[in-house]
Amino acid sequence: MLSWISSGAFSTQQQFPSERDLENAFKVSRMTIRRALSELVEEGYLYREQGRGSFVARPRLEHQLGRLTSFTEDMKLRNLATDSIILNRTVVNDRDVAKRMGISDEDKFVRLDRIRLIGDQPAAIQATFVRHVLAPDLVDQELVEGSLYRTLEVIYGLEIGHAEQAIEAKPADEYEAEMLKVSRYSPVLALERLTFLRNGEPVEFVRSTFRGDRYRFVVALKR
Amino acid sequence: MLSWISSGAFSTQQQFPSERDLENAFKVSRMTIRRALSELVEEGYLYREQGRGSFVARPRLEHQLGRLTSFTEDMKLRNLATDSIILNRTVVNDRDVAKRMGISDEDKFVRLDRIRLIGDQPAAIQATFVRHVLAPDLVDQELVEGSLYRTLEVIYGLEIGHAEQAIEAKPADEYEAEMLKVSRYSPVLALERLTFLRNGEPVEFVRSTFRGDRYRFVVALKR
DNA sequence: AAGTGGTCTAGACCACGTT
DNA sequence: ACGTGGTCTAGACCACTTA
Repeated sequence: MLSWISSGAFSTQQQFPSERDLENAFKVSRMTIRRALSELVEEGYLYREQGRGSFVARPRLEHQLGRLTSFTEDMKLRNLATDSIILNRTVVNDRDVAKRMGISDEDKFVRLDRIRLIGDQPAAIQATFVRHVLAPDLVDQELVEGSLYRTLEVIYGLEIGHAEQAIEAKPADEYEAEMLKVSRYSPVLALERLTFLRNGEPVEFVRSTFRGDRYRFVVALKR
Repeated sequence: MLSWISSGAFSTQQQFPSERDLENAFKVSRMTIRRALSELVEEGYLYREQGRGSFVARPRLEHQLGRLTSFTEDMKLRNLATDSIILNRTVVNDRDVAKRMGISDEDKFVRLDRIRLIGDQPAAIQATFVRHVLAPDLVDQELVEGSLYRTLEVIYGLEIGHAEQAIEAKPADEYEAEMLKVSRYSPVLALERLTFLRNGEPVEFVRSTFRGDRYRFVVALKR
């Protein structure tokens, strides 16, 4: 509603109209103005100082703040051509993954093994485990826009909420070396991600291995 | 104000009192209730569905959502004893770093070289560049609680806003190998972080190298 | 139809910075 | 003293879900 003002011509470096001014200018109540301004602050376009006023922040970030994106979406953001080879789709049990999710050993997963390409070079291998109850026929489902997340959202109506992600550096093992076409022991990024629905239920666990020289993780943080 | 309700005894798995109920129960207006609820949603304790109600989410996260913490603060969170050896404090020019910050080549930095210990083992080496104009006598300033961020906040009144952080895996070079006591070419995490004040001005640039086997990055993301 | 969350209004008082 | 953002009130109407 108000976002236009800042995105557009207003990009000076300094003072922004006061809330009372905007209230008059836009003929809406002050609470509404404040909600809109809060969003702009949240997105990093403005900052406010009590008693002084609101100011336009210096423009920022190639990346959104602590935002969860899939590999596909991430690459699209950076305008990199991406492709993905599906090695396997199976329904499996996995005690390890079940434990990580805090669910029963009996629960099945749809396991998806993929190689991720940037351009036509392998950049990562990924093993994804989606809870079978939540996406029953995922094994033979075409992926929406090639993206698992989009598929979960569009086909299964699952609302993805948040994730916890851990990253570490380790030497490539034999399998990884072969798949990524790097020499053994060369540094790779090992990523584990546990994804939850909006209600806090776990949906997905991903184990990925990225080539150290082809991929870097960028993340925005706020204090 | 309201946070007690959820943090405390209310931790069932389901329905939360409606906004109208809470309004009566707490004798505050609905807008106030809604603001409080929004915070709880933001923090991941609740989720809401229009037309259905508010619900208690399954508890989450060892880590805060996309939060910026320093090494010291981070380790304190995880209850790990940490120490830090300061190798060097100098005032320098650095074209590279200046460029990354988008400021003039002429601007000086306070450069701080440190080795970070977990327990008594080296876990990382860090070179930190703080803009000299913003923290003039930082070179001979005692660090508040051993933390640079706390020092910037408390001594210099700088309000840290956000950061962009990139992580990649690479083989240790000769210097890193020696300092971290690992063999050459063993995998390490290279981290670069650019930190900004609330108004968007850059303050700090950090280049860190972490031992791959001693440190893993955990981050929470939301969709 | 009734109950839920989502949005908005038109005021009020407070805390803080600047003058 | 004045202008700023921060918080709150007591209502209203809308969109959506469930029965």
